[in-house]
Amino acid sequence: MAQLDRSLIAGSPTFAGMPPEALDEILAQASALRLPKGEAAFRQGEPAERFFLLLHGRLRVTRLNPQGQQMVARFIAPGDMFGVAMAIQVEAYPGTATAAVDSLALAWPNAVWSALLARHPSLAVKTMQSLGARLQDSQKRILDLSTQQVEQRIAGAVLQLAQQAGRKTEDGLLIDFPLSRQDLAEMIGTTLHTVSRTFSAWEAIGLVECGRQRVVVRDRAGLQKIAKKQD
Amino acid sequence: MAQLDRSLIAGSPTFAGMPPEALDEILAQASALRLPKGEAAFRQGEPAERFFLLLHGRLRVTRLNPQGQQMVARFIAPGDMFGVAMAIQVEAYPGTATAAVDSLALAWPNAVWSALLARHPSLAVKTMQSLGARLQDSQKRILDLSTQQVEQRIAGAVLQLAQQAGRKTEDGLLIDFPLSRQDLAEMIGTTLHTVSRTFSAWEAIGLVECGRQRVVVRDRAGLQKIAKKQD
DNA sequence: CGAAGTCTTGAATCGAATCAACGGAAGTGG
DNA sequence: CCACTTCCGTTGATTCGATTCAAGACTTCG
Repeated sequence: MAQLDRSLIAGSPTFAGMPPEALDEILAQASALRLPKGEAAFRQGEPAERFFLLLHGRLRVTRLNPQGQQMVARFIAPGDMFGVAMAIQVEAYPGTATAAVDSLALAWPNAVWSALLARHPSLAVKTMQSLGARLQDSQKRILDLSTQQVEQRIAGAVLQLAQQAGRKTEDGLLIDFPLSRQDLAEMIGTTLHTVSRTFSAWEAIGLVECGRQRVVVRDRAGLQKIAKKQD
Repeated sequence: MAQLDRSLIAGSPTFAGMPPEALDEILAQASALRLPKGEAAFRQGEPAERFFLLLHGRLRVTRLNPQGQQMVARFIAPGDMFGVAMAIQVEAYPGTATAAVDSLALAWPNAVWSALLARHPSLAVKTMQSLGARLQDSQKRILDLSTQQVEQRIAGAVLQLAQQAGRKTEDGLLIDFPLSRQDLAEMIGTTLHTVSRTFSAWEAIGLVECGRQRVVVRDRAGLQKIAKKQD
């Protein structure tokens, strides 16, 4: 296997602040996982035997309900841990993680998790905090789904994505990975048709600029106004 | 202050398995908090200065969005920790916890949290797991809100409440605390009118029996069928 | 008893889903 | 390089579930 440098994981909040020897030891147990666009790191329902850290690229996590309808649970950015089923005591992955672009991850067998927890108590605290952040985010999504109209939710989702994956361009803030109307629809619980119509309207008044799997935020303040509107 | 027995907290999963001396020490730093029905343990936005364990009763946690619309985030049962803002690194309580019935809780100042974490590493693991469970639950709610119809969501919520707070009676499974149509509506993102209509229909076919702030599940299998229906 | 809180039910309205058809871009393979 | 297929997006017409509006009944409580 290729040589892995400890700088790969030192930058992740989960491992930040650990002594170099510990990082090297952790790295020694990892294997690299190349994920070409469209490939899955794991699939919903599979026994959860490994956990991961994304080094490069972007993953989309989806969930299917028993009736076969799908939603997008979140996007994973470089530095994020994912598939940490051990931490939440589930035996099967609750969703499917697919590469939205060519990606690179590290993978550890689950057994490593317990050993790490025992050896590095700070890991539990860090994981707790990251779960807390995700919980906060989920609660906010629930509140939005319960109380906001579709247009407001689209605006909120676009703003959030722009914040977490925005790249400054001459035209505005480009969401830096392929994002289809369908993806967005599944993030906020609507249909691609409604997203498409909304984008057409927004484009006409200069709020965004968009194309095939591509979104550029041109007027952030304008979108924020929509996201918060109450009528 | 009244004498607190260690059995009060030993039953909570968070503290299970700790040595008796540790329990006594933890208890020594707690203060008891009586919450008559309708009173709040804390309110959304308040600086989070304490964390809690519910001993007896039931609390309803609500959230307001910036536009003033409210939702019910969860119900807290005896043995649950709540208001653990420290664990998720927020400075203000993200919701309001109100007693749905006369309740009794223990409260600790936040400073105790860090000390406990340092002294008892298992606490971080337990908290991590409980956050994980809540995260799972939130994700499921998001999936339901995104993909299920209102009637299915009502059925799901009623079944969940019956499971976590059901008391067997001659007529069926009574949800053991006052639960208004409005509460249910705010749990699943609909209006009290729709909940009321749905209950009327269900009552007519013998699925449930209900009255003022009162719900009895008579036909669990029937409700499950509705919750899972795809048409 | 009056007042506030809770629930029910009808009628009208509306937002968004569904149904449907088509246009265009990207990838595939000869 | 071009024909072919597949995927993604747009837009109109229609339908439908659920909200909103409205009025009244019942319960509980001070």
